[in-house]
Amino acid sequence: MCAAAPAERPLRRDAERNRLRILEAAHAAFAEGGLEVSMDDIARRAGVGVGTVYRRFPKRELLIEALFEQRLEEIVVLAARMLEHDDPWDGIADFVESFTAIQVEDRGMRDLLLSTAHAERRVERTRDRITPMVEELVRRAQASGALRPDVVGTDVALVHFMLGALGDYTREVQPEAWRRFVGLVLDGLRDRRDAPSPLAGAPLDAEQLDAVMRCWRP
Amino acid sequence: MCAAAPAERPLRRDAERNRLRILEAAHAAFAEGGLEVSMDDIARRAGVGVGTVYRRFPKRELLIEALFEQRLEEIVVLAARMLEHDDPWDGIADFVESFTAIQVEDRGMRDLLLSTAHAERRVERTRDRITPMVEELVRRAQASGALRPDVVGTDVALVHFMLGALGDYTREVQPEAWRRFVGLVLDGLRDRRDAPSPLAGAPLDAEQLDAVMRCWRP
DNA sequence: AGTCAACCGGAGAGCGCGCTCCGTTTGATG
DNA sequence: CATCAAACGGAGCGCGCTCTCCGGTTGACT
Repeated sequence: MCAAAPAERPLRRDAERNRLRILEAAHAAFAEGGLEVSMDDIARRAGVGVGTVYRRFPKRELLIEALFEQRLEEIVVLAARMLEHDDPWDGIADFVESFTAIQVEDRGMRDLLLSTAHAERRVERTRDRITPMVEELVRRAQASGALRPDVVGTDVALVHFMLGALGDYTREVQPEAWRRFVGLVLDGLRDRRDAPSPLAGAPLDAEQLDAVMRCWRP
Repeated sequence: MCAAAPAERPLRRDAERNRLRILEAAHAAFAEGGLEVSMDDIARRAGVGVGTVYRRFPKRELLIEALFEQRLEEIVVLAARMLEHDDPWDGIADFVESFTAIQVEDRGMRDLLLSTAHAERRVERTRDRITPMVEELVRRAQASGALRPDVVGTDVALVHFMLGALGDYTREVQPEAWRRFVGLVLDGLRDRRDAPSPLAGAPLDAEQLDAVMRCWRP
C-alpha cells in the first residue's frame, strides 16, 4: 500500500508470542547454566524450533542484549543506592553482599558482568558507569576510617569475582554458603577490628564439601 | 620361549620414548589449560598420533593418574610440614598461600584437587589424608588465639577454592595478583587485629582489569 | 474467502571433540 | 639378516553444538 513504511512493523501475533516464550526460556536457561547453554536447549525450553530462535535473534549476542538490557540498568541503580548509606562502610558491605547475591541467583548475570566474551559494548558501557561509583564508595569508606587504606576500586571487582566463583561452586549443595565468606572477606577489608563479626549460616560439613567437589566440573 | 612370563615386559625403546614425551606434553598442557584439554592437543604437543596416546593411556583418567601420582604426595607432605611451624597461625597462613600458589602454577592440579570429575579414587584418598591435618591446623591456630573461632576445616577448603578461582581469573594478565587477596582473606581469618597486614604487590589498574575480563571465558 | 508475506519447524551442513580401527613401520630376537 | 609382535599414525565414526535453508503453515489484510 503506502510505499514509505520503513519503520518496524509490529510482529505477527504468533511471532510475538514466541518471542516472549524465547526470552522467558532463555532467562531461565541462562540463570541456571550461564551464558553458554546451547541454543537447542533454549528452543526446547521455549517449545519452539531452533530456526525460530535464530529468526528472532540471529546472533546469540542479540538475545543476551535483549534479555539483560534492563537488568544491567538495575545494577547501576544498585551501585548508586549504595552511595546513600549513612555509614560509608555499610555502602561497601551492602554492595559486596548484594552484588554477590545477584551473581548467585543468576549465573548469566555473573558471566555477563565479569567477562567480556558476550555482549561487549553494552556491558562495557555499564561498567564504565559503575566504576566511578565504586571508587567513590572506596574513597568515602577509607575517609571514614572503616576500610583499609591499601585497597582500590579494582580490588573490589576482584572480590566480587572471588565470591561469585565460590557461590557458583557451592550453589547446588548449599545455596546460602557464600554468605559466610562475604563476612570473612569483609572482615579482611576492615581497617582494624576487635572480635570478628559473626558469620552468616552454618559451615559445610564434610559430606557437603564432598558433594560440592563431586558435582563441580572445571 | 619361556612360557610363564606373565609380568610386565619392558616397553620397546620407541614406545618408552613416546610414553615420556606424552607425559611431558600432558603435564604442560594440563598446567596451562586444565584437565579438559583435548587429547589431540596433547598428541600434537608430544609430536605423536592420537592413537599412540590412547594405546599407552586408554582412558584419560589413567594419563592423569600417571602424571599426578607423585604430585599428590607432595601435597600431603606440604600439609604435614605446615604442622611444624612454631606459630600455629603461620601454619595456616603458609598453607593457604602455598596451596594457592600450586593451583596457580598448574591449572591441572587445581582441577584435580577441587573437583572429583577426574581420577576419583586416588584424589579421594589424598583428600582423606589431608583433611585431618587441616583440622589440626585449625584447632591449634584457634587454641593459640590467632584464628577466629568460628571457622572450621571445610571453610579452609573453600577459601582455597576462592583464591584459586581468582588466580585462574587474573593469571594471564598479572600472575602474582592473587597474592594481594591471600593477604586480604588471611586478615579476615584472624581473630582480632590492629592495622591490616600489608598486601603483596600492586593492585590491578583499570586497563588490566579490563584485560582480565576480556580474556576470561566462563 | 482469498491472497501472500511472514513465520514455523527441523533436517542438515560444517566443525571439533573423544575414541577406535587398521594398514604400515620398527625394533627386539635368534 | 630374517621374522614378527608390538607400536605407530591418522582416517574415520559418533556425538553435540552453531547456524542455515527451505517446504509447509498461518495470521493480517482486503
